[in-house]
Amino acid sequence: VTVNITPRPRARRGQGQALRGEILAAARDLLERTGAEDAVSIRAVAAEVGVSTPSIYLHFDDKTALIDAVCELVFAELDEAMVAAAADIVDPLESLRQFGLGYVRFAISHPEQYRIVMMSRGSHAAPGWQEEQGAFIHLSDLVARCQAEGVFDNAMPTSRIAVALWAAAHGVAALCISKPALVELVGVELLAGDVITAIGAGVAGLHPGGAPSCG
Amino acid sequence: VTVNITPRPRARRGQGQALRGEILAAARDLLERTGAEDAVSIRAVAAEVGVSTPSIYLHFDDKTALIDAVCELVFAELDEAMVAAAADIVDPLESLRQFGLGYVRFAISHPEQYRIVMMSRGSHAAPGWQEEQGAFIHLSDLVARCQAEGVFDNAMPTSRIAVALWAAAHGVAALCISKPALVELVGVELLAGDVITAIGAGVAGLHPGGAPSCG
DNA sequence: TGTACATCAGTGAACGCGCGTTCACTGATGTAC
DNA sequence: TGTACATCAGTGAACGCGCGTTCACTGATGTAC
Repeated sequence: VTVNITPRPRARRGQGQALRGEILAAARDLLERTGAEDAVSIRAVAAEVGVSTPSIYLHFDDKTALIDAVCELVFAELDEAMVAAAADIVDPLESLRQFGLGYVRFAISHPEQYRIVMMSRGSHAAPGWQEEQGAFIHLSDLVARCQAEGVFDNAMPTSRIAVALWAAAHGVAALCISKPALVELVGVELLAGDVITAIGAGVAGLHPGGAPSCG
Repeated sequence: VTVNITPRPRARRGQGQALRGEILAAARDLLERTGAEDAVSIRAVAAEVGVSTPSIYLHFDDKTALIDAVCELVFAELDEAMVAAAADIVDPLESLRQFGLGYVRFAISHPEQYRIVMMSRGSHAAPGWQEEQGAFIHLSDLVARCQAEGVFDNAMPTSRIAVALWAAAHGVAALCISKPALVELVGVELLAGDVITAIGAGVAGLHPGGAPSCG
């Protein structure tokens, strides 16, 4: 528990937004530092920022709104990490592989953030998977490239392949977080590599022209 | 809230175990009926059974012990469902497929049970994946059969393949539970079929003798 | 067969806790004149 | 330039709630004699 000797200066007239950003970042950091979703209470976040509890309500309607906003933030960071991992790779299947590995890596290094965004019960961070810009669009683009170059079946809906790939990557990420003992029978890197490679090869093999198949 | 007119009869001398079983089943049912892990509180379980709150402590040390026991129960039920789904199928790869589909089906029809066993933070239901009899052993046996018949690479450790398959199935199950909107872009059955088929084919394709590869 | 007593499954009331949220307020910031 | 006043970001204290857990107890069940 930190005691603030000098009270935090009050924001200028139109500057309420600044505190909003601080609250969001504090919630995300609290999540990371304590490693527990339950630790993100209105009170804890307020204490983290160094502000009184009711102040939070000046910037968020209620707790749900705060958590939703945190999820949006984290989801954007996840997307960013994946896009960076896949950037500048010419081979489309390899690019997809790196995208997936970036996904798993983000999840493992931010387990509680990943948990709240992808594994929690709430309707939090239920982005419009189709319309909105973001992780799913970026994944779909990579899949479409694979289709265009004949690695994946062109006749299959892009979204169908994208969701399958997402599910596989999510399986690795979620298992690493929830059941580390099971994953440690094999090792994280090996497992991630196996699953991502196999699902890519398997999807490619689902049609005659696919890379590792007989066609 | 149910009001019991006739109080529940007290157990005979050595029969304390009976209530223990009732408590466990009540906790599992509460999980299923309310569809929320938080609803499983000591108080709620006691009310469900029709017994006073402190009675729970006669049968379980504390809340953690109760939840652990529920997980053990659910995990056994999951195993049972999978084994039943894969029984009496001669083709080993098809047997594995049905095992995986049974897994996903159980998860989807008991989402909160699955959540608490496979997706919650606690060290709950951290079975000895190797030693203990149970789901992982059964999966490993099927994988070993595939290896013996040349469908999967014999040189690969069985557990390595088994964990990869588990991760893929878990990905489908967990995504269906946490992100139904994403899954509904494709449909549950289609997704489950895609991922399980692709991961099987992909793993088989990882070595020259595998089924759908060029061998 | 009858009675005194030990056992122990189950209870009622209470504890302290942290939570989300509300409310009347304070006091610096900016504006009108 | 000086003063009265409106605005509004942030506060301190309190609310009611359900939680896990503890404690001294009750009273039917079974046993010893």
